[in-house]
Amino acid sequence: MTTYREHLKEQLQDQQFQKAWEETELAYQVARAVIKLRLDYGLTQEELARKTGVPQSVISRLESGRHLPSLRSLEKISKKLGLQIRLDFIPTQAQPRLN
Amino acid sequence: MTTYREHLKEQLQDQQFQKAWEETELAYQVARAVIKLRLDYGLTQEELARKTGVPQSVISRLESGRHLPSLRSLEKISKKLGLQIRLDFIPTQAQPRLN
DNA sequence: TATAAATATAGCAATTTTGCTATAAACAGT
DNA sequence: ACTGTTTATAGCAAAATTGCTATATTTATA
Repeated sequence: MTTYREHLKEQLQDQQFQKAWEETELAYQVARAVIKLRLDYGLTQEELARKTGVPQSVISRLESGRHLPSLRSLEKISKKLGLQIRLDFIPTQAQPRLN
Repeated sequence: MTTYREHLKEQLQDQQFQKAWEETELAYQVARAVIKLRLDYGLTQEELARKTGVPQSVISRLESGRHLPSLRSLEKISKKLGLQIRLDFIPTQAQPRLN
């Protein structure tokens, strides 16, 4: 394979990777937030499911980052724990510490 | 109508109102955030639409709080403006100032 | 009040997420 | 290895959101 084609391929893969990453990035961010939330409360997925009415399969799917959850689901989960969702837009890059 | 029935009715209305409110509350919260975002940038819906690729009709629907937008839509909007979404769970009531 | 600009709404197909039930796979403790 | 517990996956119908085009309504301004 020519160097050119190799380079092209790499670029393509990078782009594909880039795109794939961007598409899953937010899902993972949310996933981590939910996992942290659940663990902070010392709950299993099943327990969180019972407490919030959101089925375990949905919680797992969400925590696995298999797709972007709806705000409705996140709201259901947080409300029953006495929490609310804070959502805002912040400058890119700045990953402010949560604590 | 008896006092009892009146009371029942009021309660029902309260519950219905409560429920309706809770269902739209988050949508309005998000709506306000997007409106603020857009105005901070001094853009019309049409301009924001062009800049982000999210159609004006969708932006209007969202800003009107007609339903809860997907995180994907919010992401599209924010990314093109060099922003990212911050989402976390905070204790209920605490309405922390954004500035 | 006429006109233009901005925003809201309508209706509908396509896409995405949910909710369900069941089961598989991973993990922990003995 | 065996058992129980926890998490991940599958597949599919129902529900919700998007994206589109067109149009109505509201708002601002001359």
